[in-house]
Amino acid sequence: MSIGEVARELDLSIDTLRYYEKIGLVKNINKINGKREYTDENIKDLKFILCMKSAGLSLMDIKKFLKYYEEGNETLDLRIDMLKNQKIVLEKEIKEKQDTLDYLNYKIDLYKKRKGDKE
Amino acid sequence: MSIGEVARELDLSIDTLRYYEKIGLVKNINKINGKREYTDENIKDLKFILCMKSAGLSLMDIKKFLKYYEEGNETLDLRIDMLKNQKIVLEKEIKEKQDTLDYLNYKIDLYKKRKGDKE
DNA sequence: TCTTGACATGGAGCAAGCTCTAGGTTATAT
DNA sequence: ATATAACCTAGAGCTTGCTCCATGTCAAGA
Repeated sequence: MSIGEVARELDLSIDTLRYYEKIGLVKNINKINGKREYTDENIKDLKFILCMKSAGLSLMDIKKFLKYYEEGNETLDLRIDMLKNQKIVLEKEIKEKQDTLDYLNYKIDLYKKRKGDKE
Repeated sequence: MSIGEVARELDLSIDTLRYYEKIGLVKNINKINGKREYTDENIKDLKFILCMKSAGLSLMDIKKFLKYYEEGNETLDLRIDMLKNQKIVLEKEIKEKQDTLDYLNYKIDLYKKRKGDKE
């Protein structure tokens, strides 16, 4: 798959894909005639990166995460722990966002009520 | 309240407090002998700003919101719209994080199953 | 053959949100 | 009287995560 195809598929810019490679976030991308050819494995890695990104991790944190992943080759337990830790982080973030959402709802209600009073 | 006290109280840096003032986000801060003296009103404003920030609004959006606030009741609808838009953003983020959480659970299950096979 | 389009590179530029620096003032404690 | 701490200003610098630019290569179609 060419870089343009991947960009379209994953809804990223070509520049972003090259940037991710430049900072060492995505690795092992083959080049044919100097042009990048993304394998299914590369795509899988990218999807994982996007997933982690949507969880609110910085690119550097994702990179660290992937490094641990590589290092954890022998032990499934380590990987399970990492995923579980990530799960805890995510759950905390979801809760925080939910709280903020509640606050917004409260504020919106307040405004609406006030609007009603004035009418 | 001095700037240092406010910084400690709200867990912000002194530089951040001055920065917020510089960009016009916080206003009406008195100076005694050239030194800032924050009133309860100033603190209230700052707390509100932090609240909006935690809802994911940019500083410029918060500034816009406060401007509407100053303009009074005519802008109630505009403010409600802003909050509602932010609500949509937040809801989308929560959904994304929930999806990621599901993915992590799936991954963890996968690893556990594999571990079970080996044992 | 010439043009077009998709790719390549290195490096600059950008927006947000701080953070730090240099140099100066002021209040208080010793 | 002087040292220290907490403040002041203007403005430069930093980090993240892209995004854009200039310039160049390469394969395929008219």
